[in-house]
Amino acid sequence: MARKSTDRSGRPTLVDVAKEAGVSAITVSRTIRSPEIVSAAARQKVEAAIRKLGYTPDPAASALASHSTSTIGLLVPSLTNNVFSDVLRGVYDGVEGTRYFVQIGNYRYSALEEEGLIRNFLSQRPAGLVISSMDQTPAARALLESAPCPVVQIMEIADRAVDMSVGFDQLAAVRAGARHLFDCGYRRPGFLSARMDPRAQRRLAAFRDFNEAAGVLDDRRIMTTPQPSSVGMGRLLMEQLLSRAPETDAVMCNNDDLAVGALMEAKRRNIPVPSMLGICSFNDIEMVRQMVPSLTAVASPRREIGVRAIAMLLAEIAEPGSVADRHVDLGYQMIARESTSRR
Amino acid sequence: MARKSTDRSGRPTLVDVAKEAGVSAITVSRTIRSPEIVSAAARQKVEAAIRKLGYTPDPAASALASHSTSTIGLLVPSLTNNVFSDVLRGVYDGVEGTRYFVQIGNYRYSALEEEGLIRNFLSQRPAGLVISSMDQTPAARALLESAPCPVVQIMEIADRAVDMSVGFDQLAAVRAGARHLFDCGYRRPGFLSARMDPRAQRRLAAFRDFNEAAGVLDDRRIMTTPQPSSVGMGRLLMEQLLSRAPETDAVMCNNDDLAVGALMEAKRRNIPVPSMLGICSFNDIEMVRQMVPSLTAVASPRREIGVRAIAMLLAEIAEPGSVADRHVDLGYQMIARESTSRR
DNA sequence: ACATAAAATGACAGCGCAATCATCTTTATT
DNA sequence: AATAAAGATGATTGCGCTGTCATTTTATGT
Repeated sequence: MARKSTDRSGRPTLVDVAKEAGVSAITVSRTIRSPEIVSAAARQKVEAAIRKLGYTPDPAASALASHSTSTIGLLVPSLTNNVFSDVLRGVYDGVEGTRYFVQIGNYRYSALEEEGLIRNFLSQRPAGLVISSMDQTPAARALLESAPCPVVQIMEIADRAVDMSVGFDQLAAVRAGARHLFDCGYRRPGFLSARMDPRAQRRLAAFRDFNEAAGVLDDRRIMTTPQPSSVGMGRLLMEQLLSRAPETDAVMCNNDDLAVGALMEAKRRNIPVPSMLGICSFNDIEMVRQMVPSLTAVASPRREIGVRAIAMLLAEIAEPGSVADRHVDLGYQMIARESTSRR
Repeated sequence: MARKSTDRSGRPTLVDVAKEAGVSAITVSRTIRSPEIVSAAARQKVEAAIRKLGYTPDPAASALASHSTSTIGLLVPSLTNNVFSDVLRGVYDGVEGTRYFVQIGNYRYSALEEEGLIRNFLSQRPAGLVISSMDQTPAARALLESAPCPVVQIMEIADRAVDMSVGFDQLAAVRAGARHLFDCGYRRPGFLSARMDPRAQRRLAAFRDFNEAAGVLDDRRIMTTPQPSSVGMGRLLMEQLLSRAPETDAVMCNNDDLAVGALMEAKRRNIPVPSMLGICSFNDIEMVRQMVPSLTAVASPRREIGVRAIAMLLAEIAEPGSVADRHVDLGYQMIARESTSRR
C-alpha cells in the first residue's frame, strides 16, 4: 500500500504542507521560490503551514527536478596557503545570506587532480564554479568551456579565461616590487620562492625581466624550491642565498611566509634590516605589517577577489549574460614600510 | 511522448548504460556501489559501457532515492583563525580519496548562526557532521541529538558531547603553560586573549585557577578583548598590559597570533625575551617556532583532530556503532623554546 | 543425480520536487 | 457591458536513482 509521505522519515513534504494549507503542492513550491507570484492570502496560509509543520525543502529532490543545485564549487590549489584562506573568507562573505553553499575542492597544485575535481563538481550540477588557476589541462579547459554554469577564474588577469575572471596583474605587481627595491638603492637583489607552480614561475620570470633590464640581475641570487612555502623555508632559502651570494643586499620574496622567514634569518645573523638588507614581501597578510621592522610588501586584493568572484557568479546565475565587466582587474598596492626604508 | 533520457542534457543515465551493457539498470547501480556482489562478467560489461558513454552518476537522484548524500558538514566558528585552517587541512586530508565531500559552514562565533547552519545542513541529509563547539543552543543540541547521521564534536574533550568527540584537554593545556612559566621562575605572569568566546573564557579561568593556587595571580595582568585575534591585536594588548602592569615578567597568550604580536611589541620596546619577559604561546603554528627568539608554546593537535574526526565519522557511517572509542583525547604538548629559557 | 542453499539479477515502485501546460479568477480596456 | 489581458492556481508527469522483493542462475553437499 502507498504509505503516507510522512510515515518513513517523519519529515513533512511539500504535499503535507499543501494539505495543511488547503492549496496544491505547486503553490507551496512557488511560495518558497517566488513568493511574489502567489496571492497574499495563499502565501499566508502556506507560510503558516510551513511553520506549523516545520517544513524544510529537500534539496536533493529540488536538484533532481530542476536540474540545478545551490552549490558553488571553489577549486583551490592549497588550503595551507594564507593567500587562499583570505580568498576563502571573501568567498564565504560573498555567499553569506544567499541561498548558496560553497564546496571546496583542493587540487594540491596538481593539474590532473584539478581536472578530476572539475569533472566531479560538474557532475553535481553546480550553480557556479570559482577556479583559482589559468593553467588547466586541455581536457579540463574543454570541460569548463562547455560547463552548464557560469565559471569565474580568479587571481590573475585573464588573457585566456574561459568565462569570467577576477584578479590582478601578478607580473606588474612583481615588477613594482622589484622597481621599489631598485628605487630604494638596492643593487644586488635576490629572489626567494617556494612551491614553483606555474604562477610562481611567471612571477620569477617577471622579476628576472625587470632586473635584467635594470642591469642588476644575477641568477645566483635566485633561490627556489619545489617544496611548500613556510616561514621555516624562508629562513632556509635566506640562509642558502647568503652563503651562495653574500653580497646580496635585498630580497624579493614570493610570498609572506618566506618574507617573515627571511626577516627572522636576518635577525638571527644580526644583519640589520633595512640598512644592510632590504626585504619586500608579496601578498601582505596582516602579520607582515606587524613585524619589527614592518615589512614592505606588494599587497594583493585577496579577500576582494573572493567577494567579487561570488558577486559576478550570483549576477550571472540570476540572469545569464547580465555581467558586463567579465574580466575584472582589482589591482595591487605597493606598500613601502620599514624593511626597505633606508635614508 | 516520452523522450529518451539522453535527449535533454546530453548526459547519459543509468538506463543508457544498462542498455549499452545489456543488463538491467539496477545491476549498473550495484556495479558502482558494491561491485563485489556483481559477477565479474557483468561488471566488465558495465564498466566498459560506463567508459564508453562517459557516464557519471547524478548525486541528486541518488540522494533522493537513498535518503542520504556524500556530504560531510563541517561547522567552524571562523575561517580566519589559523587553528581552524589546520583542522580544515586535516579534514580534507581525511576525506581525500573517499567518495565524500566536505561542506563548510562558518558560524562566526555565533551560537544562533550555528543553530541555523545545523538546521540547514541536516535538511541536506548529510552523511555526517563535524562540529567545533560544545556550546550549542539547547535547540541546536536537540537537533544534533536526533540527527540521522553520526556527529563528531571537535577541539575539546567531551564531558557533554552529543555523539562522538575528538580533542584535547584545553584546560590542562593552559595549566601546563602556566606551570611552565612558573617553573621557569616567572612570578608576575600576564594573560592575553582576544575573541572571548566560551572556549577562551574557560582557558582564562584555567589560567587564573592555576596562578591563584600558585600565589602569583594578579587580575590587572589579564588583558582581554572581544575583538578578533591578530598579530596587531597581540601588540596592542601587550602594550596595554605593560602600561597597566609594568612589573609583568611573562605572558601566556591564548593563541599564536597574539604571542607573535607580544614578541614584536617587546622587540619594539627593546625588552629582552626571555630574560626580562617570558612568552608562552598556545596552539603552535609553524611560524611560532621560526621566530627569533623561537616561541615556547603549548601545541595542540589541530590537523590530527581533523583527520581523526573524519576517520571516526567514516567508520561510523560504514557501520553504525562500530566505533568503540567514541571520545578521543589526542593530548597536547608543552614545547619549551627560547622565549622562556632564561638560565 | 538430486535437493538445497547461496549468489546473481531483474521488475517495479516511489523518493520529493519543479516544468509544463491547462484552467480558472480577477482586473483593465474599449 | 463585452472582451482582452493579466494574474493566480492546479493536474499531470517525470527527473535518475535505489529499496524491496521476486526470480533466475550457479555452487554445494549427499
